[in-house]
Amino acid sequence: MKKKAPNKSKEETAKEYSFFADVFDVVRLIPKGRVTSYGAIAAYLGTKLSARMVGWAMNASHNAKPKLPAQRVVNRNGMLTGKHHFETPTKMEELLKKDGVAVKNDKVVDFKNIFWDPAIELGY
DNA sequence: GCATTGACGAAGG
DNA sequence: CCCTTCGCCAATG
Repeated sequence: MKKKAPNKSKEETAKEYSFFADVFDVVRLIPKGRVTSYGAIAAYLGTKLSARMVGWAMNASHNAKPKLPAQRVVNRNGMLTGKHHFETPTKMEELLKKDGVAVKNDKVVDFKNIFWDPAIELGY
């Protein structure tokens, strides 16, 4: 595997690429009824200085199968900033409500109460 | 190869 | 207290 694998379509089956794989794994570990933030995941991965990269990774989540519960990942305000990236802008809220998470005005109700920090829950 | 953007976050005015 | 700016890192144009 150290060789250069002459793969023409490198991104065809690119399921692994450090950051994305890690982010996907953490997101999938988010318990139902809980939510986390990009910064929390970033911090857990050690890239807390770049919470944006987590968001970028989520963008690749469209290639992930099955689709990860990205609805459980919101910004540090608890706001559903990524709802516009879903199949439908309302899908995120619906999914969250199905998880038992109340959403009000595009924000997670009692966000800090149901906040799930991987660095803590997983035992940093 | 440089400039812009992006699902964030914290700090400064 | 609200809004603006900077920082971070990677991908895309």
